[in-house]
Amino acid sequence: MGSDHREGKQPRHPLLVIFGPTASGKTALSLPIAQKFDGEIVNCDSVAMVREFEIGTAKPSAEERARAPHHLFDCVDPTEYMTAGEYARQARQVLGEIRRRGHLPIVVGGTGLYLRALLEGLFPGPQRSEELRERLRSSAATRGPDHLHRVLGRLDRAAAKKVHANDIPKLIRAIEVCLASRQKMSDLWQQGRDPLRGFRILRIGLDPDRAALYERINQRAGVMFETGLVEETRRLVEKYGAAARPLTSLGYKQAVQLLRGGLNREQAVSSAQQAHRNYAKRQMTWFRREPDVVWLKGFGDDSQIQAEAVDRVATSLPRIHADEP
RNA sequence: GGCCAGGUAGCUCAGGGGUAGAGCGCAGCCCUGAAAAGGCUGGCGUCGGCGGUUCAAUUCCGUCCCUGGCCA
Repeated sequence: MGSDHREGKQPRHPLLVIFGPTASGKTALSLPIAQKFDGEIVNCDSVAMVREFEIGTAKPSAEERARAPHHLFDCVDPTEYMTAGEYARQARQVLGEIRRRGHLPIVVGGTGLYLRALLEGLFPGPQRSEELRERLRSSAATRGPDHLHRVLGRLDRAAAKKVHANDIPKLIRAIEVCLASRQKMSDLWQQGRDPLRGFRILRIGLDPDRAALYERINQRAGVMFETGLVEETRRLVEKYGAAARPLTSLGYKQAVQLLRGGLNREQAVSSAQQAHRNYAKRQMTWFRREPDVVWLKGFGDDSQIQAEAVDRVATSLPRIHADEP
């Protein structure tokens, strides 16, 4: 009976993943599916994990969360930070628990790196070191823009070829990996990733018309300002100051600029809208590379799209469940 | 009506006798523990219209139109 489970001892459990650009209706799509298939939602939006960041993150409301169990929302303190590796660990644990309950895990979100870390894993690298990063950042500031790239070239020539000299965050990470592990990052890459095992994954991607999406983003970003984003930001600034890192994220960044007087309200709103649009575009570039995606060309709150999605899940579930005892 | 400053890429503007650039937008792409971050690539567009000077004008001259400011 278990003869075809040669890879793992556990039968493979279904896993639904819903992604798409910001404002494409991921939440709206996830709820009816969760209700129909005994699903539990697992968040994959980096900033939605942070407590007290509410209006700018478009987290599901209390009523929405009442419709199905939700996980990995509000699990990070505003002054802490999440990382892709930490996310993958936590999410995998949650996935295991949902499987034990016999429910359908539904990963929902738009943070491409976290999703990849969860599904495909990361290379076995060291965690980050704030002190080292601070040193690298300041030496980059004083010694010029090419400095970090030269440093990486000395530590790991192959890695330096893959990271552009202007891409400071990636240069810093690569140098950090080399120094902390005393190995070349390119060698660590050779060791491969640690992909998620034991699940059969169904990926549903939302791909709404670009112009309509931008329209919706503009609208939603405007509403965030109308419904208290600036006030929420003011409270966060007073309580945490710069220690709350997500204050630099979409919408919050512009609200901070407004509070400091660098932008007037109209400028802040349009700057936030712009930032959201740019982000949505980058998200789509990322998601297009995902393998085996069922693409739905519309918004997740569209009832036709929902019906289509339910249909796709329903038809793949029997096959998915075939492995179960 | 007069004077002045302008009319150059979707937007904001730089430039200048040999048919033109930047930033942003837009589009495509990259991404291995800050990722709602960061980075890469892509620019022929009647250089406001019409005349003139010139081997050659978007660049000089004239004229007209439009915009802004000042003066009547």
